[in-house]
Amino acid sequence: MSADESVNKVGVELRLGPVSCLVLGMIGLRGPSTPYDLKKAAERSVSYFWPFPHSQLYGEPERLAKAGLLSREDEYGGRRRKRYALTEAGRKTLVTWLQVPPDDIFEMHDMAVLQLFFGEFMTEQELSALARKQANLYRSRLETYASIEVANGKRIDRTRRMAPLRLGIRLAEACRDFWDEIADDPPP
Amino acid sequence: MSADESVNKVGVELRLGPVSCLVLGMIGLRGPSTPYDLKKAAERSVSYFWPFPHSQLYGEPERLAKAGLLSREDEYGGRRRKRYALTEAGRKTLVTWLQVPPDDIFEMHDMAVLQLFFGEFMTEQELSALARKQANLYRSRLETYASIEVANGKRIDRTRRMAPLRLGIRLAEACRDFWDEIADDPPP
DNA sequence: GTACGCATGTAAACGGTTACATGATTTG
DNA sequence: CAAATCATGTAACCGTTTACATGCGTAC
Repeated sequence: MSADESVNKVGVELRLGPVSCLVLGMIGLRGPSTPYDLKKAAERSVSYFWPFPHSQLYGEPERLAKAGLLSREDEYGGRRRKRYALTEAGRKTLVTWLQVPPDDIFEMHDMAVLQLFFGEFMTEQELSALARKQANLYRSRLETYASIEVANGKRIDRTRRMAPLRLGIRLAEACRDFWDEIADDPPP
Repeated sequence: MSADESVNKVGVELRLGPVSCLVLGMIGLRGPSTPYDLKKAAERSVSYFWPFPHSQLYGEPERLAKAGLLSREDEYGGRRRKRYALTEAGRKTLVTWLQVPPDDIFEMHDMAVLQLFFGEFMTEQELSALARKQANLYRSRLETYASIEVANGKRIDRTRRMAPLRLGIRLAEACRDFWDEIADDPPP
């Protein structure tokens, strides 16, 4: 198996992991943002194929600021939030990162599939129950996707930011169908 | 977001995570096994939707043995390996775990998709390169899947252990097609 | 018999998750 | 103005990954 290409280094000793890229990218798209802005934005978009807990979105910007990739502006009074913006170095780092395509593809890490793999220890009823539940979870996920699509309007459907959603839909449909088939006709 | 249902507790203070289940399940399927057996078995099957590093397969059996879910038999001379077998408690724990279907569905955690999401910072060439590379990675993954299928013979295709592979194939095909489309016709 | 690779194992370091904690704003 | 909820943040914990380390089998 190959080394993890999802992690790049920049300058002297700075790890750039998924969270770093999310933060740089989000600020790039949205302009100057507070951690809470990032949290909200991520929840509305990226989180449907990759949910990041909010705690990461508070720590990471500070790290990137110390490395000179973000600038920070503090608000006085009220919530006293910190607003981060891309520096020139930050933008450079972002586009450079985007120039290196990853060497690997996704891994499912799916508990339900693991259970199915060990399905020989399950009764037919248990297997069907598992399959129906999964299929329904995918159905509600698909509803969520649909509402995101309409919220963004069909017109801008073909944008790059929306492409991951279209992939998510196809995969969720495939999973829904798969589990439906298992539920209808459990393998021996 | 709901609590992580992939982790169950049994008895007093024993975490049952994905690795525990893999170990219990694999030993259930194969009979008494050494950690190396588990490693090899996992590589040939489960690893294509969930790769576990071998170091986990050495530590975990010992934990489970201490908890009484596995029995251990040491080999003298030669490699002096440790062979673990399911105890009655272990088998019970396994089937009990399998009776609780997970509450959540898979998350992609896919770097390439994250890059696509931030594709506004990429040139059309970079985007196409990313897409072609991903599509090819999925193609070779599909070849691997195909060889697994023939290795197991078409006859036992419809078994439960093989079902995850069929899902993997569908998903990989969906991803391959998706990236092919992006490569052929990059969104603006 | 020696060199190479396979098999086996351990543990430090890293990153992510969980849980807690608290001040700010809104609502009734 | 009290209560509830939103917004913000911190840090310990826990599992995974990475890296190292070394003994055994085998091929030449």
